[in-house]
Amino acid sequence: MASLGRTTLRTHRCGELRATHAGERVTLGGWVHRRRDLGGLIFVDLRDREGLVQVAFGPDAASPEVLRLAGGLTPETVVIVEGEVKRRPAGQANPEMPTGEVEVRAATLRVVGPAEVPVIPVARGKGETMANEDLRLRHRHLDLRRPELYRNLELRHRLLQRTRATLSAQGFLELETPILTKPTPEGARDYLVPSRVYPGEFFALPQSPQIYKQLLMVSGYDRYFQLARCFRDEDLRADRQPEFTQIDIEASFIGPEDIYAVTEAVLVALWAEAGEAVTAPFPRMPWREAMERFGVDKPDLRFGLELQDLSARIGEGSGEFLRAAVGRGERIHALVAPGGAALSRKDLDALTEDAKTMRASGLLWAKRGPDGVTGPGAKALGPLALEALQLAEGDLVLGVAGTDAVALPALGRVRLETIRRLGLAARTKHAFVWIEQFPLFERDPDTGQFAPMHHPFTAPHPDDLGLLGTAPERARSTHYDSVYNGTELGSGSIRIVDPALQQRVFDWLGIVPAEAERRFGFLLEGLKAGAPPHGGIALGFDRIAMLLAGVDSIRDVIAFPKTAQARALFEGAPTVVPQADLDVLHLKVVP
RNA sequence: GGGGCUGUAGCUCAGCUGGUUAGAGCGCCGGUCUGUCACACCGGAGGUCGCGGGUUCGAGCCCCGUCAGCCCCGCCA
Repeated sequence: MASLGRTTLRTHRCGELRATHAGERVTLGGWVHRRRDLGGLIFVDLRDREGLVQVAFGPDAASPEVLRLAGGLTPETVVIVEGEVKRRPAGQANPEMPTGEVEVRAATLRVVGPAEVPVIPVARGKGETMANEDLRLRHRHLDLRRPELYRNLELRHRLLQRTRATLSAQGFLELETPILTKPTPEGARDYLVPSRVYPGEFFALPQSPQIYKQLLMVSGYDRYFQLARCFRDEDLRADRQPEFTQIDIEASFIGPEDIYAVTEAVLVALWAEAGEAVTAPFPRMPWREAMERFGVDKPDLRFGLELQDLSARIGEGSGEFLRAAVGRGERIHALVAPGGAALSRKDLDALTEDAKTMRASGLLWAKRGPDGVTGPGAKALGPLALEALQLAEGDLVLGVAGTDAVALPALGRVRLETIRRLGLAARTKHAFVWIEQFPLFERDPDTGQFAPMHHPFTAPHPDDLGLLGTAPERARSTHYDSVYNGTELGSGSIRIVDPALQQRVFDWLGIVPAEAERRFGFLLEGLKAGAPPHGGIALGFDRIAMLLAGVDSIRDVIAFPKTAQARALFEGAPTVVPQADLDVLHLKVVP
């Protein structure tokens, strides 16, 4: 069978050769990964995107001229080699290489792409560390030659194709929406693009195709998806880039269950593509429950260590400050870490710092040892609370007092750090969960102003429509999140289609009709034109690729990523531009 | 916007309490070597200690500022 890698200049890719190719004459093109020069015999590991193969240069097959040339090959030089695939001599196979049973006995050698000595190494031996990431990003053309990145980006490709195939098979249309769009001054900061034709006017790059996809529903394209590039000018994290790809889905005449089913089909397919068998449907959990039990809206259900409310057990014999907190209406939450008594004072100090970065006033802790419960938290919690915890010997209890808005997330963070520090084993490998019934609004802690928890087009929960007039802060929404192993994969909702309801929501958000018209007029007009019930979801594709590639940084699944400060080190962007270019755009830079 | 960590040879790092000529491994250059696969062995070259200022008899080390990278909080409808 002809190789998929066959071209006019080569017959195979390096990494595809196997024992079945023995006896074939092949021509390979690749990069010199490493050279081992034994004098009379020279081995070159030749690399391409498929992998490595050992090329042997010896006097039996190669001329003295070829041997001399091979002896001078430097790393990362591109060569074209022609020779015979042979099984390696007995005992010389390399079981660590997929191509390790064979080697190519080179007859001819042509240097087609000489290379300077690379500033960062591409080939890396066992136990050798990589260059620092800033150097790897600056010389990304070299870093991208690493087998790990070939593997990651090939996986990314397959995930993209699998997404398309899965959604197409369910009748979804892949429709593209504009990259040059209208600025939307709420939400994330926009990347702006100045208009040359209209002085002083700007496009924005889309934060997401949200409004466009809703308009497609209005227009009857009842199943839409897009592998959408999105842009947000916000500060970054290990799993956030200023430009990213989301699997954007929207459908009409649906309820949440329909979106769950489609999403589950996509995720099951993507996990299968990565060799992981997972099953749908995924469990559901109300947002309130996730916060109460795990202290986050994206709980990692692979582990226990659930939060407990000890407030009712604070009283006689408890510390004064805890009793005062309860008296103020605050709550005391705690979690028990089995075997957590093994944590050192240093670990506990670090956990306390974690709680404090989440704005908790401190972290209570106590250990149950052979001689009873010890530690500063023991006295503070008091006998009733300790009794309720039912500590076994070796257990650690960690507690935080405060308002739910502070104490729950703080203890949630402590929970994850405790799991990490104890190296606790996961109960399951894959823990998907849908989080639903989010609050419709959240209050800005400073101004008291309502803000949408998701976005202003999220429909209220049908059971809570009555609350909109009486207690909007208690109203739940149709917003749902897809969560996997403590990571948010994506979020979505059923959208508001009733213009009057939409205006009521805007009212609560402090958006007057004129402002709504200015910002979202084209959507509101659409809703008045006959809008079907619709909703959808957006899944963070890069994050999914990161998880399935088993890497810790989103930058490892993106060919040309930006740094945490939103710079492109490889291209050197952003950059200053000549004044003449600014003049054309009617721009002046104010220092 | 805030906090933490990092920056010394091409790469990864060490460099003690501020003290003479800043080290190691890998890589690179030269040499030996026919079964290596992080080849081995012999020899050699290679430094703006991120940058700027300060303290000091003396700074890689201390102080201030600044730049860059990573991580976190805020932020990310």
